[in-house]
Amino acid sequence: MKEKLELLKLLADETRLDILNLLLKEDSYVEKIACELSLTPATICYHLKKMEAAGIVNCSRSQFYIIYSLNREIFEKPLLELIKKDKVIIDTEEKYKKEVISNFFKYGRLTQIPTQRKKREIVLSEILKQFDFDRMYDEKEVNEIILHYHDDFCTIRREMIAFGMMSRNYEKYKRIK
Amino acid sequence: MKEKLELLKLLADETRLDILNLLLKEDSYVEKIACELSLTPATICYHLKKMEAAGIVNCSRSQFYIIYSLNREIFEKPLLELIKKDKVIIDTEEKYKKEVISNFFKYGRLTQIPTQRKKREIVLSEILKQFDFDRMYDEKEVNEIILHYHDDFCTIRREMIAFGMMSRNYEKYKRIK
DNA sequence: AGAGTGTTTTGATGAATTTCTAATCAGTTA
DNA sequence: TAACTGATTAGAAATTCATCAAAACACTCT
Repeated sequence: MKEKLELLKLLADETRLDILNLLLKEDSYVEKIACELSLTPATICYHLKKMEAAGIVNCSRSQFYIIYSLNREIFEKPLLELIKKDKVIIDTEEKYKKEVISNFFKYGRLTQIPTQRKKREIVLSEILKQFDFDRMYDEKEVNEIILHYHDDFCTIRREMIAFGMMSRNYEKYKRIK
Repeated sequence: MKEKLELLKLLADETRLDILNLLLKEDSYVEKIACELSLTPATICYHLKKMEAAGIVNCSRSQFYIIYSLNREIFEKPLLELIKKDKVIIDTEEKYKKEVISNFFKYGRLTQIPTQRKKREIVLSEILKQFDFDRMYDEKEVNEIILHYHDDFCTIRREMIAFGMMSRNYEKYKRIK
């Protein structure tokens, strides 16, 4: 993954693109490229070394010169492959939660309160994140926050208490899980 | 051409790649993305606006939110297409010169002195570039510079004078064209 | 070994860019 | 219209990175 970002960074520079375009036509060497691009050999060397380390170009000595050539395979991939993150292995529990959340929320709103207890707990936990641990809320506040996600704040508020996520004392609510 | 470089620059940033990967899964909006990536909305907005200007993403309002979505076509092209410079139309004379030079030089050395007068002139002009206008060279210096390109420096030196590229006065040489 | 060439490294400089905080803007809904 | 919420902009701090000059290095050929 990290390499993909590195590759993109290397390609996102005008000078390096110029160099690659020269190498696209024919293999070449530091001084020649420097001359053609009106830059110093030190600069060209700097770029070529970077690209070599990333496997974009290869080099080999020939007489006085060190001839650089393109590693053309790299450029055949479609762009999508370069931006797509490799899947990370998440443990299945975590994955299931994400799945449920993604199914029941749309544009940040809860589309429906799940009937299955397990799923309901996941969805409620998600809303619960909006509450801080170390303060008290009065009912009006609780309702307003929940309203952000769903119109039926009564059911959700009640269920949160049923699941032991919230406690209620003297009309005041507090997050406890 | 400029746009290709811009596109690559935009893709070469970790945060933007993260954003794109989220959008790859589903359309989203500033606050949600900010939350998922643990960055401020200002930062996400900054990136999305940049990408929108480049046509990578589109946006439209929906209720409270401004929903951003991917412009997926962009990512289907192979990478090569992004790095390759569009051909510039060079006038044919210029093109012919490049052709001749590329034919007669190999690794910066002149492989053979062209017999055709026209081609010889082009090749000599190329070597001539190594001489400054505003200074005198003694013969030894001239020979050394030419030797860089070809062993028969005598012929080349003589021809340069014949073509009116160099002048000789009292054993001193000077570039005049 | 030593002269001559092309290549690479080092250190400094300056430009570009990401990120944040704070303030402002722009829709939505009561 | 007023109050709310999310989006955007402005300004500042910090980082990254390309470039060059000069010195050091590596190879070739006498």
